[in-house]
Amino acid sequence: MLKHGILGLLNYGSMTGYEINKAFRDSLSYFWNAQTSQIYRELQTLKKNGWATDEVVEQTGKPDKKAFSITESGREELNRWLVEDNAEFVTRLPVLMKTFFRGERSVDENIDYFTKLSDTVMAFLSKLQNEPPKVADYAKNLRDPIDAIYWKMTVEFGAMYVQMFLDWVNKCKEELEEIKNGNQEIQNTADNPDRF
Amino acid sequence: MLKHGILGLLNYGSMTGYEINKAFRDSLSYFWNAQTSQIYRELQTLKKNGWATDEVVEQTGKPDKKAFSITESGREELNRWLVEDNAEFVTRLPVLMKTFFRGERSVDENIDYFTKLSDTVMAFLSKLQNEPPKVADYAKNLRDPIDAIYWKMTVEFGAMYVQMFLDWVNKCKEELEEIKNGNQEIQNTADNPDRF
DNA sequence: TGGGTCATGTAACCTGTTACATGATTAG
DNA sequence: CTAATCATGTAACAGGTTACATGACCCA
Repeated sequence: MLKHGILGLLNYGSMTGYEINKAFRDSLSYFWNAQTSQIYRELQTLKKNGWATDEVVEQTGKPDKKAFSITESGREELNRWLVEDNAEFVTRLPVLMKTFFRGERSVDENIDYFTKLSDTVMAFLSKLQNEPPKVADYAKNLRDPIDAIYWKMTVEFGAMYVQMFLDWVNKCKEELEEIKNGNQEIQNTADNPDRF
Repeated sequence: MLKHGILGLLNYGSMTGYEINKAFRDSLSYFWNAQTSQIYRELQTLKKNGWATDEVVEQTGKPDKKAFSITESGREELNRWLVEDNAEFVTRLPVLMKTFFRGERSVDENIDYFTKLSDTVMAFLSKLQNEPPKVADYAKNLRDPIDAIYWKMTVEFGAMYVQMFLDWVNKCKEELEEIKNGNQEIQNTADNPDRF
């Protein structure tokens, strides 16, 4: 999977592992966290598959770097992947797994759990709003302005997702607070489990 | 990760691999897809770690089964995991990676891409609305009614997520349709990349 | 006799994470 | 002198996917 992300970046132009790493952090982190070590490993795989070539570039005042370029075969692979249909939109979410089993802990502790989560998400949201995504910088110097449309879509997804997540967390928290304040919802739910 | 999900289920009562598999499909599929083979493998790991024990149960009219039970040490591990803080709410989403690089394909093809996605998500949504999640069935015969609150939260997350996803897909599709109809947005975005 | 459900797995592979490892240059 | 940035990796392990493999019973 990461392979195709790297291939997609190389398709915009030659890049070093270091630059790819930065691109992931700056622009793709809304939906993909790439480990530096994995990036360097996948670059070797791309080369082995004939999807990319590398070239050492000597620099003055900086360490040498290794620039990777996509090959014709790599471009074909990228397109094969883009066209292949595969509409998975549900992924593994550890945070939901932990929520599912929270009946094992006390209501008070779980209120804390959601409060902490809410704080984390809010911090993320305000960071999003204060420092706009760096994809914009890339938009300037790349071949085709149409690319920016799709980049913007993923950023938009990030914003919508985070907002929805925050709404959900707050809703959960409120529900627990109601239960704590002696509301009868627990019993009702137990009596009529079909309601959800 | 799956380990803890299985541990959480065993904590409700003894279960076989087959039953755990069904539970994942019925109730945890909103945020976790577990492979049958992985479930059986992880059960062996739980046993090896002393977190669960197994017992062969002979049945008449059905094949023998192997019931797994959580141990005290397994319950400790479950609680250690539940308490450990870890607030990752962003995960890898292949569908977003594919969207990011869609500049490589034509606008028309990408309209198709979002149309297909939208159909898939709508089908999922209507399935959700027509056949309510089976977690309800489990709610009846399990020890503590409070558990159902947390199960309901994850189902609620699923509903909110799918709805948000659908909104996003439709928004993307509309944006592309506007571009197709000669709207100037592409140029504007290219001139003022800071706008997003 | 054919499809569905019950029931359990192995092997190989691919993908991702964590920990470790090194070293140059530049700006303050 | 020290922190930040530039730059590239390896090794071991953990977690997840795909393909394969088997067989009983029940109902129509």
